[in-house]
Amino acid sequence: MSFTPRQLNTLLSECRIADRFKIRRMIDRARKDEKILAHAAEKIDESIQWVEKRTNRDEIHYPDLPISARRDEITKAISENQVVVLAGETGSGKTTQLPKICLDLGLGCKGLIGHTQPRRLAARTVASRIAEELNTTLGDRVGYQVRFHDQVSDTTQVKLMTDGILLAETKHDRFLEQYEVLIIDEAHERSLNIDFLLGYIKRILPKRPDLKVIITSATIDLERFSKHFNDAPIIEVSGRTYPVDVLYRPLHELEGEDEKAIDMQQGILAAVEELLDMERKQGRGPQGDILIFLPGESEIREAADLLRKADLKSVDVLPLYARLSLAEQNRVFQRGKGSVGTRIVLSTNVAETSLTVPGIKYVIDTGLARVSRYSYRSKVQRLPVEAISQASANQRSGRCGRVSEGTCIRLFSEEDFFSRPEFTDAEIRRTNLAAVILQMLSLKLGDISEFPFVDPPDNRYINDGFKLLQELGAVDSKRHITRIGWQLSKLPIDPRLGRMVIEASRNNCLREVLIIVSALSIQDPRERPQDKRQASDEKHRLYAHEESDFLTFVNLWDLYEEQRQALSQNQLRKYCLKNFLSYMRMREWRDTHRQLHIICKEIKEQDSKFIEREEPASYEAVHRSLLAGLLSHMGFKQEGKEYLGARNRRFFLFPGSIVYKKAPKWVMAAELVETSQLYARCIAKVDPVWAEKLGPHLVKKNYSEPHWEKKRSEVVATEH
DNA sequence: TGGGGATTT
Repeated sequence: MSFTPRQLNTLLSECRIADRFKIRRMIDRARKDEKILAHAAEKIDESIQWVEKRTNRDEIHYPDLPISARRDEITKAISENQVVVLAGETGSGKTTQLPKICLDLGLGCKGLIGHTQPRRLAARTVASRIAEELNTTLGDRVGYQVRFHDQVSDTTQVKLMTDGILLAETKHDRFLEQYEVLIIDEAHERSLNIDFLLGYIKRILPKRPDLKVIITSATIDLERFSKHFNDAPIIEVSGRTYPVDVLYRPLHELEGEDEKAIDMQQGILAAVEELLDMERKQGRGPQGDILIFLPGESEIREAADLLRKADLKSVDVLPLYARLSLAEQNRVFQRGKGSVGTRIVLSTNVAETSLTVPGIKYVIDTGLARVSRYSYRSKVQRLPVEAISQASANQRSGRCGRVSEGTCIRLFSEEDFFSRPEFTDAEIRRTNLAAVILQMLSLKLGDISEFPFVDPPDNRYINDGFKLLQELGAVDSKRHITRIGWQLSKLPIDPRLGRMVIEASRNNCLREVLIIVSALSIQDPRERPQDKRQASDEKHRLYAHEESDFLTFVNLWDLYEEQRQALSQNQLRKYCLKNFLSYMRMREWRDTHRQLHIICKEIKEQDSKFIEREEPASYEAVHRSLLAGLLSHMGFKQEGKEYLGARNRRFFLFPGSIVYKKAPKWVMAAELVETSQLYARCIAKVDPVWAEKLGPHLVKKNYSEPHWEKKRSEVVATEH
């Protein structure tokens, strides 16, 4: 049998999307060579079989959810438009039912239905819920991929993943041809990943007319998404929620002429009493639990003390924040057998997005949150306590309307509420952009100021990001990516950390630095429960290094490896418990380390200077390598506890560090974050000469590089 | 003497 190129080309539309380009090129190049055309025909046949194998005609059932009633309308919008914006609050069923609606449309055969979530846990749980509703096992028709876990097979039609995974895939699948549909969920969270993806997708749409995109969001700033995608239609689905009564109880009360201020803590207590009173008057007994939003750990602790001391009958006070151990967090999610009264959960922003506290009937909102903001002027990351946006306050109050009618007390006035910004600033507007810029350079996305971001970052932030990349040697003075830059872009870690790895390969201390860098890119595995601070500190001191928080990580790693090889998994868990270590985070540390190790081997194959040796390295070799990523985080001791750093920054050592007591003359820090003061966290004693040795190729070229004048023995920052 | 929350080829 022989085929004409034209016959073959018409068959292409039946093929798997990811195969089409390759086969089309084969046909074009074949001209009339029958052998090649026959080969192309074979490939087409294989591809069509792949599609048919996935075509499933099982009837899909929809549970009774608000979105199910709107199925026809949604189906129509998806078939008629390339991009659809779907808004719906929690309980609308959008996350679980949308992929099923796509399947019903016959999508998911010629390519995957890709569905992104901001968090790994969500990707996994959503995947198993959809698999269950489709009566299939996880990894078959419905799969998921998150960092370290891949449960996707040849038969997978719906793939749940974190948005970070999809972003990473753009590196080897430029036009995301694996996918027939992309669902970007929780777009309103506007994380760096989501904003980058929304820009990237907008760019590839003209080249992928067969791709369907659905942006889903809470009912927040919908027109913005619609406008970004050429006025894509918006469909709003109601959530299954109950009305929430919002009461304003400002801390500043006007009494005649005088303004009387109440302390936030007293305001919280008064609000709790008001809610409990209300229940008592209704005489129906406890109706549900109270969730209180506060900005941080210290405020939570203070409020917890106050509420426990107050004479409240049968209440259970439970703090909730991310640094809490799993056991402590579980108290919030599992109601103990003996508990009968009202639970009062005191929480940071974790409960606004990442976690759902069950059984909440009342919310008390201080209207405050700690927000990370990077200042391009002082080149410092800050964590100020700020008034939250209207959208954020509404998200918080929405947390009490999920089981029945709820009541939310806001500890600020209605006037205050309406004077606040409508939406929370997107992360891209308040963060250092070095990592984003490096990714864009390695993807060859062209001029960053031309990239179609939903919220384009300020030019000053872009310039500042380039400056850091220059300091790291990742770009040259013309802003072109260097060899180091290419290597950094392969490492899934912060560019500063990546720079340490590259330097370490040249200083023969990759073993130590890989351990350190993987520790720095996860959450600290050491636990410090509030009621066992002394006990945990004692255990943590066992492997502490007196001059370096970094080498403390290496000591812990070595100690743990010994235990891990000697003990069973169960014994290892007990070991963690006894030594105040988080078993999960220790595993995360090892997984990260393994991943980085594999990538280093790949880099080594292309770079003969990249050396890996197993002998223990010296203090100097390790810290010189770390310093390559932390040049602007050095400091020289001043009077008292103060240090002078680059750009005349004055900072203090974080008191939790072992190095704090020694207070060495010269230090470097993994992080400088301004809270009540500018604190250096994760620190080590260094010799300033190391920076000079490292410096020559960096120091002179750079804008604000600190250099060290020995005679004056002080840090001088230069600006050209 | 003290710091919100996520994520990655």
